[in-house]
Amino acid sequence: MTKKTNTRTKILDVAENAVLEKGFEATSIDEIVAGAQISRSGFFYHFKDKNELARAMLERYIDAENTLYDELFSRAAELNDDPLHSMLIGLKMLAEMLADMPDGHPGCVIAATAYQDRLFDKGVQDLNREAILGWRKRFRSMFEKIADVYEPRDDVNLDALGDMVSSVVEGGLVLQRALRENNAASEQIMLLRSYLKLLFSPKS
Amino acid sequence: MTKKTNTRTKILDVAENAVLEKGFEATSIDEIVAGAQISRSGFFYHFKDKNELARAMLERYIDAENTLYDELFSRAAELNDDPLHSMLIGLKMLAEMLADMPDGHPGCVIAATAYQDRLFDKGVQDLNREAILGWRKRFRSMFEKIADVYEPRDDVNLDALGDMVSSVVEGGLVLQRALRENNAASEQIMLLRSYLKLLFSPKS
DNA sequence: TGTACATCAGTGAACGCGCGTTCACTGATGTAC
DNA sequence: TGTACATCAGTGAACGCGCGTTCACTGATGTAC
Repeated sequence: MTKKTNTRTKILDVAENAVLEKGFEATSIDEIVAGAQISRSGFFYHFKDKNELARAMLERYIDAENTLYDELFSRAAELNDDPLHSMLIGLKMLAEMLADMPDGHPGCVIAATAYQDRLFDKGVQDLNREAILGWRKRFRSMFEKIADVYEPRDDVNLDALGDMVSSVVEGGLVLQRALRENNAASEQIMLLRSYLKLLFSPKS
Repeated sequence: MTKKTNTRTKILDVAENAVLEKGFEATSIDEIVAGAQISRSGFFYHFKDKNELARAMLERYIDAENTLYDELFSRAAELNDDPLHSMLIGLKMLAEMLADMPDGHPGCVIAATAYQDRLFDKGVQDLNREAILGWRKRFRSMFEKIADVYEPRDDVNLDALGDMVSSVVEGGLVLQRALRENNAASEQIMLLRSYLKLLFSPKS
C-alpha cells in the first residue's frame, strides 16, 4: 500500500466515524484533518471537495457490505446444500455478527446519506440507489431458488422480499441507535429469519 | 387558534419539510424564516435556539404518529372483534395510507434525528427513545392479546416483535427515500402483515 | 369611560466565529538521458 | 554515475461568506383602577 492510499484511507476512516455520529453537514473538515493528523490542505490534495469525500465514503461502504454478504452467504452455502437452510444459516450468522459488536454496529451510511441527500450531487444519490437495487437482485435470486423447492405459504412480491433484507437491517440500525440497545438490529434480523422459515415451511 | 400558535405552527411546518429534505444541520434559520415569512428575530421569539426547535419538531411528530396509530387501530377494532384480524386490518390500512400519499410519505423525523443525535442535547435524544419504547409497549400488548387466542408457530421475543412495527416503518421509509419508489414502505408493511398472518395462523 | 402600564408578537441591524476553499510554495522521491 | 526535470504528498496562511445569536426597539392589544 502506497503512502497515498494510507492517508486517504485514514481520512475515510475518521470521516466515516464522525459522519455516523453526527451527520455529514455537521462533520467539519477541520475535525477530519485533526483526526487524520494532516493539514487542511492535505485533505484537499486527496479530495477536490466535500462532495467527493461523500462519494468515496459511500463507495467504500457499499463495497464492504457486498464483500460481507458474499463471504457470509457462500460460507452458509458450504454448510448446507438446501437453499432455504443455507439462507437461514446466513441470516443467523449476520444476526450474530451484529450482536457481537461490543458497542453495536456503527450504523449504516446509507440511511445517514438518504436523509441528507439534497446536500449531495446526483452521482452520490444514484450510488445509494444502485446499491439497494443490487441487494434486491442478490436476495431475490436466492429467494427464487428457495421458492423452486418450497412453495411459499403466502402470496408475496419477490422484489419486495428481496428489499426486506435491506429494510430490516436499516430499520434495525435506526432503532438500535435511537434506543441505545445494542441487540435491536440483531433481533430484527432473527424475526426476518423466523418469517422466512414460516413462509417457506413445507405444507403439512 | 391564537396568532402565536399560528406562526409557531408555520415555522414547524416549514422546518419539518426542510429537515426531511436535507437534514437538521443543513437547514438554516434564514431559510426557515423566509418560508414562514417572518424575520430572523421573529424565529427567536418563538424558540430560544435551534435545539429547542428540534425538540418541538420531534414532540409534534411523535404526537401525530400516536394519534394516527390510535385512530387507525381503534377503527380496525371496530371492523373485527378478533385481535389478530383487527391487527391485520390495521396494518393493511397503514400500508394503504402510505401508498396513497402521491409523493410518498415525507419520511420519518425519528430516523433523521437518530442519525444526527450528537447535535442535540440529551432531552431530544430521550424523547426519541421514549417514543419508540411507547410503540413497543403499544404493539406488544396487541400481540399478547393475539397470542392468547392463537398460539404462535415460532418462538419469538414479543418485545422485538413490538419493535418490528417501528423497524419496518423506519426501514421502509429509508428504502423509499433512497430508491425513489413511493410504494416501498407500503410493501414492507404488507410483508410484516404476511409474517403475522403466518406466525399466528391456527395449526392445521 | 379614560388613562397608565404591561404584555405580546414581532422588526432590523449588527456581531463574531467557523466553515469550505484557494493559492503559492516545498521537500522527498521517481524518471530520462 | 551525474544532472535536470517532473511528479507526489503534502504545508501554512489567507479569504470571504453564511451562520446562529443578541440587542435595542416598536406598534398593537389586554388589563387595572
